Amino acid sequence: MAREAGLSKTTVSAALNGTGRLSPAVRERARETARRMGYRPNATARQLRAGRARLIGYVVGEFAGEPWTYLDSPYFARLTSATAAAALRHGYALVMLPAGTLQREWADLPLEAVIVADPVEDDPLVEDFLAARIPVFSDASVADRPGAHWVDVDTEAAVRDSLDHLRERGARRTALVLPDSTTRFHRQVHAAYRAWCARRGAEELVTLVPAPGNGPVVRSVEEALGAEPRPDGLFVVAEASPPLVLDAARRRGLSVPGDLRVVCVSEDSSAAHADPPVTTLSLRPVEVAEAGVSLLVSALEDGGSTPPGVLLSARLRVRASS
Amino acid sequence: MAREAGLSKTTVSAALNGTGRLSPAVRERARETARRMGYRPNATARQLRAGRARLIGYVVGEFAGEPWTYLDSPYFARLTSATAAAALRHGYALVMLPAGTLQREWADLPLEAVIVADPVEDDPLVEDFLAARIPVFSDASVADRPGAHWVDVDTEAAVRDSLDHLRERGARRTALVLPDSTTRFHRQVHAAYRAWCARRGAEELVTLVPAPGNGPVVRSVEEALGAEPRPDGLFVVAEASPPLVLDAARRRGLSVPGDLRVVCVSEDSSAAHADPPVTTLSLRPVEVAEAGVSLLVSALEDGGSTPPGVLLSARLRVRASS
DNA sequence: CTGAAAGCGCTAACAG
DNA sequence: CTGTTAGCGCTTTCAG
Repeated sequence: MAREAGLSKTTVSAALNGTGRLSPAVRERARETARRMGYRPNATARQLRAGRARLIGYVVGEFAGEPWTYLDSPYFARLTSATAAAALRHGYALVMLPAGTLQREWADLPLEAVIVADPVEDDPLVEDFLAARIPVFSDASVADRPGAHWVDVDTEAAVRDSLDHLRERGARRTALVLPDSTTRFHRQVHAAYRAWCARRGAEELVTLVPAPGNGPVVRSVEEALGAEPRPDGLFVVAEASPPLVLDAARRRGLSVPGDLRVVCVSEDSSAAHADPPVTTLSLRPVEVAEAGVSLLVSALEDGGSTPPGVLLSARLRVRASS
Repeated sequence: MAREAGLSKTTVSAALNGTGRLSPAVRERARETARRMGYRPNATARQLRAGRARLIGYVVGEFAGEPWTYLDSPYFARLTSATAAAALRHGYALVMLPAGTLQREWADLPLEAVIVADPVEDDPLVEDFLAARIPVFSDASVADRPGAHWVDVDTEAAVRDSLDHLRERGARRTALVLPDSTTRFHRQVHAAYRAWCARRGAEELVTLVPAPGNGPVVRSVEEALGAEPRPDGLFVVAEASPPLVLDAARRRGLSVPGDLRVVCVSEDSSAAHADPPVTTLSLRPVEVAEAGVSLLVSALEDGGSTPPGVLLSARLRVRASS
């Protein structure tokens, strides 16, 4: 198209990129010709020239192999779209790598970094990326690994606040419903719950949910509420639809918040519209996404002076269920 | 690293790609050196050479400007991850383009095609992509546009089946709760409902939901159920948590399915666990995703003989609420 | 102010 | 069986 416009490649490039010092007339001629011919610069060639592709991988690692969680989780849905939006604002595009993605499936992508949401313990994906010298951004379980950065919420404090809150509202026996997973967050919740119980001299009432999804979680909630003597507080950390948690309590003959105070870890907006509205602990996916992308951009572009990680606070949104 | 191995670039390339006819010894030496040095071929250079990047854009267009819907919608969450997984199986990677993405944000990406989920009427994004000669895969609203392919569900049949089902179960006055949007699907539902009512001589009872999200939908449901005489059938096409729809009926003093038969268009797994379980009409996001990716791959790789579009059936999952 | 030439890292012809 | 060479489409010195 340079030929078509009667100019050289150089001049056209300068005209289209707004660089160099060209006469307005020439610049306009190049632009006009480009428009007329529907010319668009080849993105791959520009990337090669620039030495960077501005592409970031995005993996959800939790329950790797089971696509379930991600599909049904408002947390991951929000995290994903907030990450994509934040990345794009910084000039990076996000490529989706479903859990279970193999090395040969991403090896052909010019990834500058990869975000691994909620890796499992010693996640092989994280190892693979680090071995390929691709910087990894994940949660605090990767702290101290060279090439890895992290963003995390202060789980310890969040659990303590939630349990203290339930206690203030009169709960003396708070049951915990937790996924049976090796995600750092879940392990930390378990540890923090036990520590809190020890400190308060409270009995530990833990029900592990064997699989993700509303069905298993609801069954586990019912199981937890069947303990004798009855729990009068319920802390549901496994993602489930809050109205269904209330239904389970109702089936057990417990009124909320009279007999049972309920807090759910959830981003599900149905919590606010349930009857009664359900108190939630938000893991703040949008803030996590934005902090993660900021960290990533500064590590990739500014270089060395970037902190290795960022710690955010979870947020307890108190509603009528407690 | 060719020098390091004492070989030429060509030989190394052939060794690593398994092409050419090299002695096993040489091949192994190249591989070993690559491993030792942590060498990985530059993906961008390969893409440039190959003339294709195997990257596909993915946009959600509904309620462009309002990120809400996508965040809270199990339909889009499933569609998104199923699309990403299907694409990867075919060797393509999906890059996320949030609704509202500007031309200059995707112009630098070497996209071979773009998937636009649920575009609004005359979606400007679709126009931009077609103008840039990037093939568009979307719903049937783009049919007949050159360069555009589509996958859609048979809305007409789905609405008819749902309304017939409600009628069989005894509903004589079925109210429709529909988002106030210009998505093709929503317009078609509206038209099909009116046609059905005309055919059956039934009164049209339509409530338009002004905004996405559980709150507005639940309010609209309550409004719909407040009509006199009371509806005895409810068809909720706006995405909402099914248990919340039941709550709304309960607040209106209606028992389900005794006084009111309920069908929700939803992918939310909480429907199956609600009390009573809620009949849903599934738009089959996973099947749509897979059909769309198959179509895309065959259009991109096989060339001309690809059909312009694919029509799938929705699926009614009958449960106790009707 | 504009054009020719080099080179980003790779692979596919083609010579040796 | 292996190595040299050209070129993918672009940007950027550097001469003219």
